[in-house]
Amino acid sequence: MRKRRSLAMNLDAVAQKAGVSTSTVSRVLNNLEIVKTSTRSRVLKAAEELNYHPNLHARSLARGKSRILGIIVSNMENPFFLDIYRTLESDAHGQGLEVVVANTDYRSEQLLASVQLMIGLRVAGLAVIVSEMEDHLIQTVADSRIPAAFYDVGTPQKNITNIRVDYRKGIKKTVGYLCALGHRRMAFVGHHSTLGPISERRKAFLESVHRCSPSAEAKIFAGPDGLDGGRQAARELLESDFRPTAILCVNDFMAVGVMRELHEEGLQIPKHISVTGFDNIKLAEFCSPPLTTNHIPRDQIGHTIFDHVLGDGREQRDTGREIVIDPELVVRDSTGIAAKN
Amino acid sequence: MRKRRSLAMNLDAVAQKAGVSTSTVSRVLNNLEIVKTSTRSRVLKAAEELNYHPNLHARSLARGKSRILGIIVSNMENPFFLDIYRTLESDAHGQGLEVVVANTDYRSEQLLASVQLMIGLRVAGLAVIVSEMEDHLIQTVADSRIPAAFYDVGTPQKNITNIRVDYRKGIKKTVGYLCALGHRRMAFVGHHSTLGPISERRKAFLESVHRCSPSAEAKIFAGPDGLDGGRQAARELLESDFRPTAILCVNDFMAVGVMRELHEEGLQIPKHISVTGFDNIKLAEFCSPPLTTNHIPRDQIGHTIFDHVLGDGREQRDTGREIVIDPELVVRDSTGIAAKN
DNA sequence: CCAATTTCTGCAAACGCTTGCACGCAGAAC
DNA sequence: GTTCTGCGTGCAAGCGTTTGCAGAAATTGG
Repeated sequence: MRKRRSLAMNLDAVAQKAGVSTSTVSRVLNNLEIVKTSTRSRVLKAAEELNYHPNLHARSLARGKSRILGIIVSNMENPFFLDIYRTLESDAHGQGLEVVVANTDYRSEQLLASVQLMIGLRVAGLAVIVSEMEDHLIQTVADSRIPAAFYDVGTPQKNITNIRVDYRKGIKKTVGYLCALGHRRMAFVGHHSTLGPISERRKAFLESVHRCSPSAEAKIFAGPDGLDGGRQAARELLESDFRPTAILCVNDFMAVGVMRELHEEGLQIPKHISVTGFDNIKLAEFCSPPLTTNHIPRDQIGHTIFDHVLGDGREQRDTGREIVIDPELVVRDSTGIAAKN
Repeated sequence: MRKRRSLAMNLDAVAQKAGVSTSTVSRVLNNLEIVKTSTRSRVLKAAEELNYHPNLHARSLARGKSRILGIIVSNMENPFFLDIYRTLESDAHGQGLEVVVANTDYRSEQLLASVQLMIGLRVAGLAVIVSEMEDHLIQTVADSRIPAAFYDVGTPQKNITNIRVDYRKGIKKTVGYLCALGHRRMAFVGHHSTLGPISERRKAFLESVHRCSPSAEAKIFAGPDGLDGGRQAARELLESDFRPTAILCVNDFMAVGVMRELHEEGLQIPKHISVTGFDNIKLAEFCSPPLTTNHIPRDQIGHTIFDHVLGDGREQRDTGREIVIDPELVVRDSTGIAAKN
């Protein structure tokens, strides 16, 4: 005896109990039609009685593939990512696929571990929803030959499908809207991973403000992603000598944190200062005041990713390299006419 | 040739390239010390060059167990559950375990599928964070012999470890606090799965209100869990003829929804009406007004579960059956003196 | 230089499942 | 009563690892 097995819950046990061979049991459990009805029910009964659950590892190994969709997310706490995750999950379940998620918390070591995990699991498809990823890791995924799609990965890469949001367009629109309301001093609040050296968003913001009026002022602040991060960035802003009449936030989650801090400092929104966000998460309707924001269709993103990885769009996987999604401005009560100086 | 393999990325390939046997490669990859340094580096180099990633299914199969913590959650959207999940995840990673999550969305068919998945994966341990679970499913988990812990599963069961919060105590305290502020008409807002026939919370609420004053009035409302559900319950309340001066919500997430609806109907909090929640999620500090709530230590819950499943507390797994956690009232700005009629 | 250790490596079985192939056996056709 | 179908089942190989055991190689002591 090489090893003590805790419970002998395997095909063999069921086969013996039902008086058939393992092949037959396997066929019954996989709904192959070739099995006689009487044998079939006998097997089913035996499996039931033995409380048998097929070993998914063995199954994947034998089949040479798994029925698992892998999802890597940078920040599950942010409802934006959570929504994408949930869409993916529901699509996957719709196709009878299981889902394995890994959370990276924006930590690159966790990202690496997550990628290894997914490859090790030989997932049938992989969705990567992290804001930033080193090129060599992207390459690792590509080399693994696992059908994959990325959301908004920093630099566009040769061989991969990348879904991204045109933040530039959204920022332009938002700044334009604020400009029309008379705002001439605006701040941008980002989180750390939106601030890489090549940050398109930062540039778009500065350009847009300048286009509003050459004399308009712009400044950029940042904190970690999340409610606290937003609050922290707002505090920095308040402690600086910059007094904007409007603040653009890189996402709604941070915007809520920003609004809280402003509120506690006695600033009224939008009377004293306007605030906008991105994403249009559920919370944007529920905070006070409801947030003016840029709607980004998470469900569309999720469906698109799924389609390119495991769905019907699979065939064009190798052709469609980059899919761009446009945000749409949703005006609520957190923005108004610029306060006079 | 029986089957076309996409990529021959297995131990054999590495072994051949390094000119050793698969056993040696295995030993290197598992950091067994018996390997000579020179061979070791040769193997490592080969693995690197071939872009090799061990097949986790094969590994689990051979080892007869996996290094995976399974987590089943009813509603990832609710920050309360999310926090527990994150604590578990971080504990697991701390021990080099991977994590697989399944979301049930309060749907029992999903719960069943999730349980099957976890058993099929032969997870090393299982945490079940769903508010309600049928007895036979609990039994299935118990029969699987997988170390498991449940959070607040409806009926206490013979053979399992159950961590639960003493909502009764929290509700008593909250009602007492409101009573002292002069409230005599209170509503309770729950979600559907807190309303089973044996609902301890509902009873605790009614009793507590009665204890406050025999003539005090109490009524119960409900919606689905979540922001929208809270709003929906609040709308029902507003459309009824019941005019409470305070509303206790079963969790903060719903409370935020409730507050939003009240606000839009022109009711001021806490001037016209007081609102309380449970959980003390991050958002409770960030909403307007900040929410008076009952703190429930998610991290403690998470750590406790992990400990009982896979951590050091493992030894007592079969002894400690029920662990009770007390909530603690946190007073913020959403509660005040009862409005006079 | 040989024997006795000790260190390192390879062989092969096992993990639990899937699946191509072949075979048994019933009924149909002749 | 043969031969021919073809359905239903079993055999056994293979999926990619781990690991006990035994044997090879290196080291040591005498």
